[in-house]
Amino acid sequence: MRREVTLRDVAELAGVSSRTVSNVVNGYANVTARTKERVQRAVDELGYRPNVLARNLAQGRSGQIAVVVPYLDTPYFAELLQSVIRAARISGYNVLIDQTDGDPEHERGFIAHGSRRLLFDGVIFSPLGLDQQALADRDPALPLVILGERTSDGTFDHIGIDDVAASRQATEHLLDLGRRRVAAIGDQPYATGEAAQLRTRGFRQAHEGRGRPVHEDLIIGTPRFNRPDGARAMAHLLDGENPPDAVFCYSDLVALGAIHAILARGLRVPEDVAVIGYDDIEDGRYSNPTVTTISPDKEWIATTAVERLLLRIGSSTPPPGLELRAPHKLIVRESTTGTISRQ
Amino acid sequence: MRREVTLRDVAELAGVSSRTVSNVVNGYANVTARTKERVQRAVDELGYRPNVLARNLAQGRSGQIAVVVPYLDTPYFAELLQSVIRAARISGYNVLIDQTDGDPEHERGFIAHGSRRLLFDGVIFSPLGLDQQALADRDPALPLVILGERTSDGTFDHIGIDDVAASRQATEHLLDLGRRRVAAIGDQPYATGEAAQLRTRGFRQAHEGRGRPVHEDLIIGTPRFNRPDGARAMAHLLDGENPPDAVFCYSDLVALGAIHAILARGLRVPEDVAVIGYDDIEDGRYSNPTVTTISPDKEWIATTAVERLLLRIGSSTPPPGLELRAPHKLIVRESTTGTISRQ
DNA sequence: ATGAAAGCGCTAACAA
DNA sequence: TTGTTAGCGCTTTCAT
Repeated sequence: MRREVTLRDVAELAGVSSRTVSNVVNGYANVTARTKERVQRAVDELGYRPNVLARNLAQGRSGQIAVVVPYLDTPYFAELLQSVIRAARISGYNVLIDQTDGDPEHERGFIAHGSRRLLFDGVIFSPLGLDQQALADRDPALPLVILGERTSDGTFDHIGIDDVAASRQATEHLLDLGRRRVAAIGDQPYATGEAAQLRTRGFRQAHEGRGRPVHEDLIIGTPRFNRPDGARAMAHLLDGENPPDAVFCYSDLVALGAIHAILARGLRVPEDVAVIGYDDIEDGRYSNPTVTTISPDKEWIATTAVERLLLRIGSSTPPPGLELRAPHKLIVRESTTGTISRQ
Repeated sequence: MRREVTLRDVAELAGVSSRTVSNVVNGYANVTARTKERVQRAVDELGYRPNVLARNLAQGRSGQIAVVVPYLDTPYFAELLQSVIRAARISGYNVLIDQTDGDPEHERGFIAHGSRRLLFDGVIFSPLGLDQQALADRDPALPLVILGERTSDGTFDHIGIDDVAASRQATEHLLDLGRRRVAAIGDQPYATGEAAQLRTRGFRQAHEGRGRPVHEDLIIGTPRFNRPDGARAMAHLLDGENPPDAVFCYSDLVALGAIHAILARGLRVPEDVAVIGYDDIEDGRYSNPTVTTISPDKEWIATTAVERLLLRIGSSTPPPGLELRAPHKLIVRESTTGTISRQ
């Protein structure tokens, strides 16, 4: 294979120094129109294209950001990633994606001072297996933006919706429909289950606010927020002594699984059991019945995450870590109000 | 910020040359147990970690592969990517992901001899906007594996299922249920629609094989294979003079959209219209009704793609381009046979 | 505005 | 088995 065309080759042909070629290629100032044109011609003639690897080494940066999520095939993340990639591309960044399966070791590897560290200039991270403590114990020089429920300790930005408020709102919606035995599927009463716990808190607040008792036996935990877990939990509830007449699910996938389980028993949604989800993924807009849900502004989350991360990457002195609240809203569909609301 | 620990620092402390340290760090042979240990101690003491960027430049490779798909939020791709990432990681490769939105220019940029070229050592590519010709016109040195329907020209590997056979099988299933007016949603009668055309061919073959006439007015094109397009096409069919009693959809998303449209009119699935999809995404296993579908072996596709790509990357003389057929099977669910088959 | 030259940190060909 | 050293191709400080 013949040698690649280098900057020096171009410089030689154009009769200038490599410094000047570099200036032209990178669009820096201080180049006469004449030299610029001469260089440009040489570039075209030789078919020169810069070697990214060399540039990376010289600059000490990779031009990549990493986005680390627990599961890629979760529609919520897939939809979010889509927007992140777009936003990053606009700023000239490539996106390295990895999924961790929620494995703490794997997650740690991404924020630790490891050998992969230089592969990306910053990380947008949605942790699942790492608690607050493990998060704090990381490469302090790594620009980091956290998605989901972890509180910022001031050294990174955190972006999420107000989970407590959103969950309260969701639960109130069910209570206001006159439902009396409202269940919750998705609680995770352990260190890494912060997000779930916030939702459970909102669930309780709604009951308090409406002066209704919380049915503790109707709060069900699930290891993950996916369809199978949702179906399993719902089946369990329906097998119980006093099955619920409404369910607040901690994700739309859980809701879809739950609905599947309800219908499988010949019961109706929402007549027998009303179901509300969380995330507003596209599935819920086309399912039968369509799913009432809490809709976070994913576009806002994605663009803000990229924006904040690039700002961090570009700053010599790290900006203070912010707590950012993304907008959200309740979207009412058939799974709580029936076909009446069909548009 | 204090200087990073380099290979030389380690060498100095251990009293050996940097060459030896490099050998130890990379696990090469030819190192005495004693020197090895001495070096290792120095590494630990200084907290040395290799600079990937420098290594990349020196080796002329990036240790990354790119996976390029049209849409990240399509469950089929999300599920596939999941397996690709796992397989790549096992071999020590990072995965750079990008979506092209099917934009031909963008797609070309990934296989062209551009400046990003060195960012990845090879590409797994699912083209949408590029036809066969545009594919051939690329950086010949780029190791490439193509997914989906494009025939290999011998310079890259191509992996896909037998679309014609699978589509024939799907259509036969509908005909064998006694359906007479079988529609097809998803045809794309233009250069970049090869995959769709193969499916249409299988659709026709099934009719021929069963001695039934094809209803040309029931073959509907869609720009994309997503829920909205499926719903729209189905609505169009139902508005027609002779609505179908069965539909072969070119993806599960199309099927889910179609089912949505059918139910929205108060019709029943499968009693009034039987629906079959393609891809076997998780959505179809939990939807109501569950979706009969063609299930390609995604794990096989992903691991084979990575395997073939790495083989290409590792070969000085490129191996011949293979046509690889992934296994597939028909999975019968409620959308064609009703709740009878419910398990 | 442009040139000369010293790195960036690692790998690997060549020697010893 | 280990050391020496010349790159890899670009960026960037310091001169001019």
